[in-house]
Amino acid sequence: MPELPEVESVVRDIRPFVCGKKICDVEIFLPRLVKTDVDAFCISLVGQSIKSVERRGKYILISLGNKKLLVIHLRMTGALIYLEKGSQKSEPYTRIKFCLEDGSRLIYADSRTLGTLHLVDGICELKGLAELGSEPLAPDFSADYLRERLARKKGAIKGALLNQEIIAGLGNIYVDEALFRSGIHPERVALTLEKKELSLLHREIQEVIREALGEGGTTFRDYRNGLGEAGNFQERLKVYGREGKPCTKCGKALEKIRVVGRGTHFCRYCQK
DNA sequence: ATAGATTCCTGGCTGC
DNA sequence: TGCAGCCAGGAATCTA
Repeated sequence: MPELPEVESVVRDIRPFVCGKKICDVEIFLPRLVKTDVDAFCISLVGQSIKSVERRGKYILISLGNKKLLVIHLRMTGALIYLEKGSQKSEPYTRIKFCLEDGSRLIYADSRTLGTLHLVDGICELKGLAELGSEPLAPDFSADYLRERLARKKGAIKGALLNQEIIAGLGNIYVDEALFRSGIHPERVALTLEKKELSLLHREIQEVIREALGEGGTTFRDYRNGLGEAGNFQERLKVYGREGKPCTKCGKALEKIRVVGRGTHFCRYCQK
C-alpha cells in the first residue's frame, strides 16, 4: 500500500533516469486504468519530453513538454518501475509501458488494477488532487493547523488522519503507527483531543514519515520502489501487522479491530 | 457539513 | 489436496 514515503521513494528513484527524455511510444494493456480519453492520452504523450517528476500526497505528477500533466495514483498495488535499455527483466502485472527515446522504459505494473492514470492540463482538473490538505513535512503543517482542521470532526481520529483533505499522504500503516507513538486510541473522537495530545501527534506524524522515508518506505506485501526494490521500514513497524505480538512498550498483546472500515492495529493499554 | 456504507479489483490466505 | 470464501484498502460515489 504505497503511502507518502513509498510514493516519494518511487519519485526520487525514477526522476534522474527519466527527466529530459522523450516518450516515443505508449503501450496500454489495460485501458480502463486510464481515466481520461485513452486515444488523447496516447496522442498527447507520444513525442513529448518529460520535464519533471514530482509528488503531491500519494499522487505522482509527471509534467510534459506540451504543458500536460500525467497524474498517476498507485492505490493498493500499483508500481512505477524504471527499466534501462536492454534490461531483460519482465515485470509481472505490467499494465502500461512508456517507451523512452534511449530504449529505456517506464513500466506501470499493478496486480489488483485499482491504480489510476489521468492526463490533465492542470491540478484543478482532478478533484482528489486539487483538494489535498497539507503535506506532513511542509512548513504549513503545524500543530495549530492540525488543531483547526480537527476542531469540528466528530468521527474517530483514525478516520480524520486518513482524510487526504486534512493531511496529504497518510494511509493505514502510518496512521496506526503515529497513533501508537502518540499513545492515542484510534477510536477517540477527533475533536476531543487535547492541545498537548495534538502537538505530540503532530510531532509523531512527522517523525514516522521522516523515518520511513529514510528507510525507503515499507514493503508489507507488494510495494517496490522505482527500481523494483523493497523498502526496509517494515522492520521498524511497532503495531501494523503485529496483532497478537507483544507491545514494544508494555509487553501485552497488540490487537486488531475495525475502525472506519479499516483494519486497525493498536495497544489498548498504551493508547487512551 | 459531516459521517458511514458501498464499490472497484485480484492474489493470497484460511478453514472445511 | 482442493476449493469456496474472505480479506487487504484508497478514494470516488452514494445515502442519510
